Amino acid sequence: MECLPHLFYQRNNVTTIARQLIGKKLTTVLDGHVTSGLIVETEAYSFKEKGCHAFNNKLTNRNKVMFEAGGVAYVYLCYGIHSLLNVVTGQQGRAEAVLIRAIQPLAGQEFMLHRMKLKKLDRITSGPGKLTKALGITHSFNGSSVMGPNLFIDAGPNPHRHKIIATTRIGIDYAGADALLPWRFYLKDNEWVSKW
DNA sequence: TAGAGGATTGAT
DNA sequence: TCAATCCTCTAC
Repeated sequence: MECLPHLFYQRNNVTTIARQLIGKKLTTVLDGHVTSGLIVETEAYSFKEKGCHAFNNKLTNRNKVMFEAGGVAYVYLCYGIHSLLNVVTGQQGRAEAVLIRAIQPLAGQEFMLHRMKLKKLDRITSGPGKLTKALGITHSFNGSSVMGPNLFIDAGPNPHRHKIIATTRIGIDYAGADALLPWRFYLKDNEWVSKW
């Protein structure tokens, strides 16, 4: 399966890309261990709104990866505990990214369980902090390409006919009116979505 | 340089 | 409802 190309990410429309990433396949290959899952939930973030780390084009040491050209990973530590994975989009200098919030496991489930120290697959990748742990994604991925060799996204199975719901994003009440933007996308009726 | 807070999660 | 946990950013 071929990776999505640079051009997919380097469009200046982050909500369109967030919607189109639903149903795609996210894979990591680490030390020969392949783990992958179907992306079932995303959120879009843009410099134009307060929910974004790079609101108003504010450049910091943490968010500088967001200003790179689309197609790289922006991974940061949340609440001191969880690594969250974003895919940077847009052209260079345009700070936009898509947060991957949930996946449905497709391959390497046994190794995901090992990483999570769990015995049941039950919803182990239903949340942004959980899927990164299951796939072995840490801060060391920050700035690395999502077109391989360790991390990549391809079209996945059944690329057509996904019913996608658009709704408000989670956990950004501090963003005021911007918290009401319908920039969260998920696959309808999918049990791996983090929250309905 | 100190202090506050966070794009979460799981247990109570 | 709340604690875990630590990096980042802001203010001084």
